[in-house]
Amino acid sequence: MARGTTTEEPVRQRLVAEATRLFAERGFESTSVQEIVAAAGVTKGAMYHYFASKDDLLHEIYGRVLRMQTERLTMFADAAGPVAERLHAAATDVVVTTVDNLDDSKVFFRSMHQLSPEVYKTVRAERRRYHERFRDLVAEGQRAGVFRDDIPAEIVVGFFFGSVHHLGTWYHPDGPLSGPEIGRHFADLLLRSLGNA
Amino acid sequence: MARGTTTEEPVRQRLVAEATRLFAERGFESTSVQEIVAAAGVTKGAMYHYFASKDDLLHEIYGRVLRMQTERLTMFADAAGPVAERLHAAATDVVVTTVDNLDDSKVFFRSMHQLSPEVYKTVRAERRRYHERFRDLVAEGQRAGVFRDDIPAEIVVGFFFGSVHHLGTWYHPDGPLSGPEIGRHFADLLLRSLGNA
DNA sequence: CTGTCCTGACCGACCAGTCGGTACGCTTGT
DNA sequence: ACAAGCGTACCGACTGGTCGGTCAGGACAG
Repeated sequence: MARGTTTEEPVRQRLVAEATRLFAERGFESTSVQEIVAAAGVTKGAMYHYFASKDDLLHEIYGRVLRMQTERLTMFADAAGPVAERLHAAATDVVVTTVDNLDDSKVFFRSMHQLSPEVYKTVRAERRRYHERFRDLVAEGQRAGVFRDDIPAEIVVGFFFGSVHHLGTWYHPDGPLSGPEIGRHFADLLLRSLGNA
Repeated sequence: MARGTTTEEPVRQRLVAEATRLFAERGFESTSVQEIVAAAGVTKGAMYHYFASKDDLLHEIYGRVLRMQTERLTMFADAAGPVAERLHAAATDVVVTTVDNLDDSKVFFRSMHQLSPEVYKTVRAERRRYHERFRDLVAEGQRAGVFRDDIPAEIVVGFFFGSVHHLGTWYHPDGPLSGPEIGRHFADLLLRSLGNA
């Protein structure tokens, strides 16, 4: 650990955390490597010891978010119980975790196009798999006759995730609504728009 | 008109058009002024003759989009007829115009934070007024008992416009669905999630 | 002595914006 | 009729500064 500088948290994690915060605040292109390392209390050399490039740092952020969301969705989708309940739970959860990690969400949808072409493709593919898993849940309910099927499941998923991704532009933690409240409302809206009753 | 160069379209309009295309493709910060003027077939001097700065060019794009959308919403909202029909028509229209101007939409939600603080505030305020007009339409239906009122109109509007703004990330004009088709589906989803029947 | 972690000066590329100058048509005085 | 004067449109080399990334080496643990 070389010289005991300031914090106990490992340098690598501090760099990712500060980068996330700054990218969310100013955007990827408007944040210099110098600002990131200054915020983390190290120098450029340290950053380039752990990451190959500024892009690599961004890639790390995407990887973390995708891993977590995919894991959680799988958990909810593969649970027992009626499909409507599983979908409602999964929808609520994605909203709550998005609100709990708003900075990640802001970076995700604002800076995706700054990734290098290959990394961009990888991220898109993983994101696509995630959407497909969600879509299958909707389609399952449609086949079972629980959901209306006059609107393609693909559209429904695009509609719902658009709403979720945009939370970063208007949701404020100090506002009148908590994450779980927003989650319940969003899940209600989704389920209701699919409702057959 | 000075020297007859190449195209007939005025230089100013060509600059805005090419800037929109490039900003949508690469993002504001990753597009150099040099690239914009090269695409428009002029030089930097010409651009700085018409615009005060690169930011000013971005501002112009926002102004154009906001003016058009506000105007159209007012038209649909102030029309005659039941509130459910007016809301459906307005919702369909905003989707169709978004799809018809996808580049504008991409620039809008990806590069907003690159505007100077004052301009940013102005744009946010105008955007806010737009949302409020839409929210009032929802609230009107709720008061009239046509829409369910157990979810705040504010949330419903945030939900719907999230979906619309995110069209830019996944809608493709060559895909299987046309703008009006997406518009109808989106408006159906909105109305259905508000449905009382 | 060796590998890991980290420093900070430095480099070449690039970028937004500037500025002195040019081309050309419209107005005005004679 | 004509030239002088002027304003608008545009050119493109240049500048001051910033940025991502490099590198030679120092400090410390095992």
